[in-house]
Amino acid sequence: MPELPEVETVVGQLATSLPGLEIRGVAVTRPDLLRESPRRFRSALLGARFLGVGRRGKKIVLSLSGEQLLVVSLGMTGQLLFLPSTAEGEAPPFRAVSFTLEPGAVLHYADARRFGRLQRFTPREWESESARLGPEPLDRALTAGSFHRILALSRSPVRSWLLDQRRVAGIGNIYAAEALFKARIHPARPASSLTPGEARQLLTAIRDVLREAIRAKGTTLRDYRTAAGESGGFSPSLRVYGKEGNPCVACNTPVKRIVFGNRSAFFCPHCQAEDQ
DNA sequence: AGTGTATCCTGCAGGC
DNA sequence: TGCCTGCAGGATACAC
Repeated sequence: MPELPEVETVVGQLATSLPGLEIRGVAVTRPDLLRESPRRFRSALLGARFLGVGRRGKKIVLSLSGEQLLVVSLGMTGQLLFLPSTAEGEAPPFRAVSFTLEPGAVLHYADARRFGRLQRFTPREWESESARLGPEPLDRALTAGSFHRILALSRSPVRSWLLDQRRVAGIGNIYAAEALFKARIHPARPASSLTPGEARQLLTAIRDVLREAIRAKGTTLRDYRTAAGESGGFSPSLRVYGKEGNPCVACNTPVKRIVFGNRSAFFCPHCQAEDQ
C-alpha cells in the first residue's frame, strides 16, 4: 500500500500530534513485527519522548529522546493510527503494537499481513541504513542530469529499476505505473536505454504524480489509512494501475497488464511504445 | 549483473 | 451457498 505519498501523509499528520508526547505503555501482540525481543523493545521505549517525525523513502522515522529512532515500515497492509485522548476510539483490527501516550492518547500499529517492521536504531546505525537507499525523488538535489546518469548504470527494465529502493527511494508499483504512463515510457524498456530527454520527462512525471497523490492523501486500494484513519483520495486519478482492459484515457487503446519481476505492470501499448 | 522463483502472511473478489 | 484459485501497496534470499 504504502508508497511515498501514503507515508508522507501519515508523517505529516503524526508530526502535528506526536512530538512532546511520552511513551507510557508498550503492548506487543505480534512480536514477529520486531527485530528484537518484545521485552527489550518495551524497556528501551518506555519513558521515551517523541521529538520529531520524518520520512525516508517509504519508511516512517520517529525520533525519540535517549538518542534513539523508531523506524516503521508499513509493508503492504501496515497502518500507523493516532488516537487522541479526546477520541474514545476502539483499537483497530490486526493490532500488532500499541503505544500508550501521555494524556491517554494511543498510537496503534496494525498490520493484517504483517509484512511491516518496527525497528529501533541509534542515530549512527540509522545513518548507515539510510545511506543504502537511493535519492529522494522530490529532493531538488536530484537533477535530470543525475537521474539520467544513474539510470544509465543499469540495464534492468525501468519499472523494476524504479521499484528498487537502492536506486531511488519511495516509489512502488502504483506510482511507477502512473509515472511511466505520464512520461509515455514502456515499463520494460532497459533503464539505460532512456535518452536524457526521456529521463527528464520521467523525473518530472514522477514528481507530478507523487505531489498530486500527496495532495489527495494517497491511494487507498483496500487497507491504507492515514494516521487519522481516513482513506486516501487518489484512486479516481489512477490512469493505468489496475486498469487492465480499460480504454486508455488518452487514446482508447485497451490498457495492458504484463508480469515481470513478479509484479503486474500496467501500461498503454500505444502511448507507451516498446521501441524509440 | 539481471531475472525468475519462492517466501513471509492474510483477506477478498471472482469463477464455477 | 461454498469452495478454490489468483491476486494484492513490499522486500529479501536463492539458483541460474
